[in-house]
Parts: sequence; C-alpha cells; structure tokens
Amino acid sequence: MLKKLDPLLHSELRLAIMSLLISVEKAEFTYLKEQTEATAGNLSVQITKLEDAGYIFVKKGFKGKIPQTTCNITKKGIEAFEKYVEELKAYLKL
Amino acid sequence: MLKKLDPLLHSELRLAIMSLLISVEKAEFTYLKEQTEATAGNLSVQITKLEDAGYIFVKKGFKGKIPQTTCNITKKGIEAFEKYVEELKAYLKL
DNA sequence: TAAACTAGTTTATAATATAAACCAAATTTA
DNA sequence: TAAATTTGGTTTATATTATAAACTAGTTTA
Repeated sequence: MLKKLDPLLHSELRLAIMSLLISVEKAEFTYLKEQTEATAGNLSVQITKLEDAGYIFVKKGFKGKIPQTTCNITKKGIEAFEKYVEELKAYLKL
Repeated sequence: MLKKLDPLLHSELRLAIMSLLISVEKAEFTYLKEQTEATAGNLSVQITKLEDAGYIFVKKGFKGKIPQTTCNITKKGIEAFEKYVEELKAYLKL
C-alpha cells in the first residue's frame, strides 16, 4: 500500500488549523475560528486532538478580563505536517 | 474558509484508487486490491461510491469462468481529481 | 463430493466529524 | 441595576464515514 497517511492530519479542519499555525508564531482561538469558519465546538474538539497528539501547544490565559486561548505548532507538529505533505505527494504523484 | 475539499476524494482509500486509475487506461478489482492492500469489502464499498458519483466506470464481466470487475476513471473523475489536487495545494501552500 | 479458493457484496460495528446544547463571565441595553 | 446579549469557549449527542466481519456464488483441487 501507499504509505499510510497520518489520520490525525488527514482531516479537513485539523489540516486547516495546522496549515494556519505552520506559518505563524502563534494564533488565537478566535482567529482560527474566523479563518477556518468552523463552529467553536468543532474547533475546540479538533484543537484538543492536536494538543493530545503533541502537535500543538495550547495556552489558556486572559486578554484583559476575557479568556483567551492561544495555540502554536510544536516541533513534533511541524515534523508530522511535513511528513504528511510528503506522503500525500506520493499519493498524488506531485 | 479555505475552499472545501471534495469529501468524496478526501478519503485515503478512495484517493488511492483514483490516483491508481488516473495513470492507467483501466484496472481490475484484484489489481486495485493488491496495490491498495485494502480488504475486498472496503474496496467494494469505496468503488461503489466513486461509481455513484460518476468518477469511475465499473464493468462487470468474466475472465474465463471467473467474475472480473474492471474500473476506469471518467472525464468527470479526472476533473474532480485535478480540482482536488489544486484545492489541497492551497491548503498546504505547495 | 467435500474442502478450499476466487471474486466479490452486504451488513454490522467502530471511528470520526460535526453541530447543538450548554456554561461562565463580561458587556450592553432598557 | 436588572435583564438581555455577547464573548469565548467546553461538553455531549447525533450524523456521517470507514472498516471489517460475515456472507454469496461459483470454481478448482484432492
């Protein structure tokens, strides 16, 4: 079989999150929500999955009095993303 | 949001089937099974989905006395596959 | 002729994605 | 200032999808 694609990344929303995070230092929950147009619930669930896998780091704090969740991609996440891209290229013969 | 990926193609096995079919004139069920290492059941289901979408054409015949299913990608399938690749590139910034 | 094999399909179950419902605190409005 | 609304999320229930197990139909082999 072609190399197995990382199922954690082979999901539309998680892939979108990762591709956003890979090009910035960090991003807020609200920013990710705007960019992906996902519902907050869906976004929350997928962020947790990426966090559990160690692909992103999630920091919960406050902006003034309002809660603020900030995410950034980890080294492991970058590596997984790059590997996924390579595997996908093999699939698509890019 | 980033352009929505065609959910019919954003599936590991269906993507593998399509990427195999795009580079050959036609392929037998057994060949696809060998190449993808999928179970026959899973392959059968996914082939039917691609057929229902009009992405592939499925012909059932016999090789001697043994049933033989042959698949080939359709024009619509080629277009969908190429569109998917472009959308994915946008995701991954390739 | 019974067992094992080929080439699949159907169906039941497991996994995944998604949205709806909910919560707490802050802010706006009547 | 009390009620309604908004913000920033999480939890949970449901819909969708993927997968494997069980099955069908016929063939070959011992």
